[in-house]
Parts: sequence; C-alpha cells; structure tokens
Amino acid sequence: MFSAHSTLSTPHDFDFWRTVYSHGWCALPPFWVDKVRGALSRLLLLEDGSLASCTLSDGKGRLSVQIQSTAKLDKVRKDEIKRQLVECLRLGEDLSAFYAAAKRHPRYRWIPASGAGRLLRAPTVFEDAVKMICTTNCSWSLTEIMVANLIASVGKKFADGLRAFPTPEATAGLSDSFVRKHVRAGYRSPYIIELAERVASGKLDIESWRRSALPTDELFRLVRSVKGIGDYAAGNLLKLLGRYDYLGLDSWVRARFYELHKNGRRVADKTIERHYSRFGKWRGLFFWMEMTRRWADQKFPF
DNA sequence: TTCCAGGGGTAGA
DNA sequence: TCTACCCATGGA
Repeated sequence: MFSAHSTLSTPHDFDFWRTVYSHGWCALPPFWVDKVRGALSRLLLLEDGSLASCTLSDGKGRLSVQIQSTAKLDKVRKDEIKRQLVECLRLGEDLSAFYAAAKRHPRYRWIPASGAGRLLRAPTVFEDAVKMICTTNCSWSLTEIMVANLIASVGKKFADGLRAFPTPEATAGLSDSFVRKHVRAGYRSPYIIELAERVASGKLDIESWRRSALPTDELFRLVRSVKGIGDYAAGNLLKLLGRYDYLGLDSWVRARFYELHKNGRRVADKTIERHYSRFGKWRGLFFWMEMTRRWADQKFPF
C-alpha cells in the first residue's frame, strides 16, 4: 500500500459540508462520511485499474486529501485522483449566475451566503445513473441495500472489505437472475444490465453527457431514453450533469413542497412546476435548495 | 397482512 | 397525451 497527501483548492463560493450533504449520495458507497474524523471518504478506481482510497477534510480555502493506494502515487496518478475529486465536488462548476439570481430574492439569499448549491456526484455518469435507477419506487434504505450489494458483487477489491463501484463491463457481465438474487434490485435488474451493456459496448457514450453541447431538452430526451429512467430520475440526473431545468419530482419532495407551501395540502405537479418556473434554467436547483433548507440549518457533520 | 417508498414501462384509448 | 395495470423488495 502507498500513501500520500495532497490538497485541492476550492472556489471562493464553495462550502465543503454543504456539498457533501447536498443530497443522499454521500451515504452511498463507495462514498462514506467519517463523522469522527470529520471527513468525506471515497474509493476511486483509476484508469490503470489501481485503487485509491481518499479522505477529504475541510481546510482554509482548500481541502486536505489523504490517499492510500494500491499503486505508487506518482504525479500521473495523483493528478487523476484530483481530477476525479474535482468532478465529484463540482469544483470546476461556475455557479456565479445562480448565486447572482439567488441574491435577487430575499427568500433565497441564504444560499450564496452559506455556499450551498453544489450537488455531490460520482466520478462517472454511469455510477450516478445506476444509483439513480436504484432510488426509484423504493425506500432509501432499499437503495442503500441495492448499491451495497452491487458493489459487493462485482466491485474491485481494495482492503478492509472496501470495493470500488463496478465498471460497466463488470456489470454487463451479470445475469438477470444474479442481479435479482444478490443485488435485490427486482424488476430494475434488466434496466441496470441493459444500461451497463450499452455503455460497455460503446453504443451509449454516457460519459460525454457532462460535457454535452446539446440543448437541455434534447439531453433530457437522451437521458430519458435509458430504460428505467423516467421523469424523476432524468430530472435529477440532469442536475448532476450541471443542468437544472427540471425538478425531478418524487414522493419525498412533493410532501416537502406541500408542507412548505400548501399547509400539507396536496396539489398537482403542474402547480409545483409553475411555482418555480420564474427561476428559469436554475429552477431545479432553487427547488432542491428550498426542499433541503433545513439541512443547511444543522451543524455539520451530522 | 397491507401499504407504500426519493417510479417507470407498456398497452390501449 | 392520458390512464390503468403491472412490476420486486423491504420496512412500517
């Protein structure tokens, strides 16, 4: 095992814990939060097949990164590790227009003031897409079970029982019956396998989505064409691609909207969409920020 | 036992 | 475009 230390510089409007706890992803392996050390950890799979366990903690204007790796940590590997972490924490994403818009609304000034807005994502679109499928029509606890089981089934081994997120190639090699029996993904199993097969075969260049020049509605239709990804999953996956034009409604946020705006009374989805339409291309992010505002009032890490 | 979770696909109107 | 029906799983 090889060890190294590195640092990541962060944008002036970045807040580490608000990014870590921006949604549930930090609780899904191979991310995990070490509350004792006050750190976010992540096991990365590098291009050469080596593995790197990274522990990130907040510093002054930069992040401290402790790395343990199966391969010597030369400059090439350290640079790749940094690139992957920058992707995860959205350190290269310019949210200044979003913050400027939020400052124009007194109700939302807390967002730029607190550094909220960056949504944690995986190093790869494939991982985000599989996980998003695993959030559909089930409880969050079942999502955690499915993701953990998938990793335990075909994730590359590191140490201490840790495994990387499976590659499309490894996932594509699983049978439907195996995924049903061991991942417990139920009817989602063929969707996960089909997605993995399309990505592994090169028929679907899913990793290009983050740098796509397509208009958002066209990208939405492309994402939506993946079996198992509907309006909810596509809307939320788009947020992880840096597009915030869709709300991605589910039972959890609907209940939260009813509670915040309608005294608990149910309303149609169109009413929710109309409510946020004034925020234009940022509406999905304004929406998510408002739904999760109470998280921002808590002391991190919680 | 029944219901429902951070829904989605499909067939038929 | 809209609606009914079906789909695995686990927790309450």
